[in-house]
Amino acid sequence: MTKGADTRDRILREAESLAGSLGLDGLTIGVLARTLDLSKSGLFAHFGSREGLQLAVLQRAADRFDHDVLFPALRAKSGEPRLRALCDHWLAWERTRVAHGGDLLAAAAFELDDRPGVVRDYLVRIQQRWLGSLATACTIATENGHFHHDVEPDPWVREALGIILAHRVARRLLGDAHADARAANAMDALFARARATHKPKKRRAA
Amino acid sequence: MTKGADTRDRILREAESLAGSLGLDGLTIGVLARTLDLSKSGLFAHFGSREGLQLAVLQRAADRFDHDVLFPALRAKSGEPRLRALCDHWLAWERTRVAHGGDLLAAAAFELDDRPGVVRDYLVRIQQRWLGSLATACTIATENGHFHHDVEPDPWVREALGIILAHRVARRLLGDAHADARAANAMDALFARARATHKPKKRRAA
DNA sequence: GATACAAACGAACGTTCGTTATATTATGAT
DNA sequence: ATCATAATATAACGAACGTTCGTTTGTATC
Repeated sequence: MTKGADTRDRILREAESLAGSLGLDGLTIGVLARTLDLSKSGLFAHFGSREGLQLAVLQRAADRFDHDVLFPALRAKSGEPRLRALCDHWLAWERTRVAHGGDLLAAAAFELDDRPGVVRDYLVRIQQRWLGSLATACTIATENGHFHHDVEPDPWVREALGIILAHRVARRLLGDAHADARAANAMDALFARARATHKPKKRRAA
Repeated sequence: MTKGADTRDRILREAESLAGSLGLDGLTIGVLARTLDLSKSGLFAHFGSREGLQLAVLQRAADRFDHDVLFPALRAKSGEPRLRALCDHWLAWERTRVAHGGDLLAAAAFELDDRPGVVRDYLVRIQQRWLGSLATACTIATENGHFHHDVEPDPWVREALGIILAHRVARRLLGDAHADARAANAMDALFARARATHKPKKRRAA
């Protein structure tokens, strides 16, 4: 009972790190088994299919994200403080992932773009839920008066997403040593700008 | 002489689109050959190795990027107009790619993060050259007085990169129909902000 | 100690991968 | 028309892929 769940966890831990750098598609049962000193078939039995494995890995990553990012931040006062906590924890998550292995969720967002299936569907749900949480927090921040009333949540959230994604490219692909500080600064500026009163800007159709 | 180069081009055209949605790693010689009604070995002979194929695909994408984005924009007056042209063409490129197949260069940036080799090295050079061009244009814009003098080129460019990357996720993964307009708005705002005089912001260490 | 079930194994399946010889066909120069 | 060479094809290679099978090992319960 406990033994099986134990190795299943060992597998998923390794799988998450492996998939972080090679992508969910690069994650292979054979390599994973060899890394863990397991037989392919023994490992396979835990998930029933490769798709099952990918799904489990994604699920684990999402759970850990909730645990490390979402839940702790929910303890902050709603409005701007909570939004700030969400973004800070998000950035910290991304930063530590990026340092070794790579953020599986971000990588999968680019990888599964175009590949229909349950795995992609699950990822979409995860990401939409997360971005939705951010948007909600942002809305509250504007209603509270923490943010200027004309701050639009969805574009605001998209900017935050941009900071995270650009950070990954800068850090991992381009090897920018200042990437962490740059991302933190960008996040600061994003918040500062939302608080300040700003002049009306021209805006295109919806 | 011309016949070979011709099919080589046919191959690369298809390969670029295929790699756009499946990634450079998902691009497979067998599938590519079958799609083009060629033999695996016949196709293979054009590139000598899989790595050679990947490199050629990347090179073609980079050439087309220069042709469609960089060169046309260089005809704009230096300073803000040129930077604006660069970003507009960039966004247009990303938008059309994203609509069918997906932008290979952006996808590769996430895919090859962690996989050392000539292909990655080449991609890094491409991206650094491009981002460097943007930074230069931005610097000139501040020197010209088009942009406020305290606009920092590198963070500015990184914001632009964030807009592009976030657009792809929004459009392709999340299926946001307004993604194009949102990205355009974000780009407008980025420029507007650089032009305006703004109050000093707290800033962390470099 | 026998029984029952969970967990992991080794071996093999058919397929696809990238790659290599070897052969055939098309093209262009003489 | 001949002949070299470029371009493509056929056939096969070893390795790795995901998956299935029958079996063995481990671990509890009676």
